[in-house]
Amino acid sequence: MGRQPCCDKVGLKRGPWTIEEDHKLMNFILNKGIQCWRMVPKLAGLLRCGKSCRLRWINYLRPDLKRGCFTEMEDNQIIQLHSRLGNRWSKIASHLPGRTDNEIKNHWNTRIKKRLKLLGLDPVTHKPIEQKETVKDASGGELDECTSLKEQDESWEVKSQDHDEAKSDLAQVKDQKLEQDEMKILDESDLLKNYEILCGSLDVGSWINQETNTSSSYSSQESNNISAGESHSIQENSLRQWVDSVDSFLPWDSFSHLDEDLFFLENSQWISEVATTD
DNA sequence: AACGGCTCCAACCGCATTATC
DNA sequence: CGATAATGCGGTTGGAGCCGT
Repeated sequence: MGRQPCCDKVGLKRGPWTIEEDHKLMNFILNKGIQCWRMVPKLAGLLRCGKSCRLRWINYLRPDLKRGCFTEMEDNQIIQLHSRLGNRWSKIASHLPGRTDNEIKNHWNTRIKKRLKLLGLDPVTHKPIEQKETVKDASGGELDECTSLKEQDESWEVKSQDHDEAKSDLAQVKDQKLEQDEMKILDESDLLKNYEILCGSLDVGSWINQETNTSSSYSSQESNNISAGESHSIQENSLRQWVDSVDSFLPWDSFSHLDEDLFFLENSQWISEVATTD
């Protein structure tokens, strides 16, 4: 006897989510929290399965998501992590604040993989592709793809020489710590940090401050001083107001201009991570 | 302008893992 | 401790949009 499907698919909606559905789901989660994904669609009045709701929340609606292009630093991080962890996208994502496993997976499959091939590296093993395959690539069907990518990846290629040298060192340095679960805790606080910056840049921090009477409601330092329940409650209230305040049709891409700020933040984070390992 | 091929990414599917009874 | 339910995860797909012809 096989497993039962996760949900009764009869009468359930599939495909892209509408803004109305997004609002329903977001409002429900911010009001009630997530107790049981299976019950979420029923209680939120959505004709979706719980799995779909979970995915939508995790990959798109979560307020702490960083959207927009991946920075080169992030690319490098992904490559490093992938060389160590393989296709364990969720593990990789846990080291990249604001990025989802799905997003990283897509990014890997659509961009990084090609770039590694272009650089003569096997995306699976991260080792140089054998000469035979390289020749084939150079003369075969993938030549066009490489050629078309060549221009846009030139800088990447040049930098990769330095990157390759640094790669082994960094890989060694990060070897042990990647396996440590404490990293998750650090990353979670980074998520909150990023979100705080996000709010600050959007000037929505002011109303958060008004609400919580603190300018660091989302900092890890502050959250250490309050119970998990209180923290959760404060976050929910603030997030709820944030969502309410954002225009329904405001595209999330509007946040992309913040990438630069977050890039610097992550640079320093990455460097400090490596430094603390030493 | 129309068409076809390609890219990218949101969403789905099914298996694995974890939690609960 | 086994059975079942719930959740998590990674592979895959569908389709919208882009681009070249």
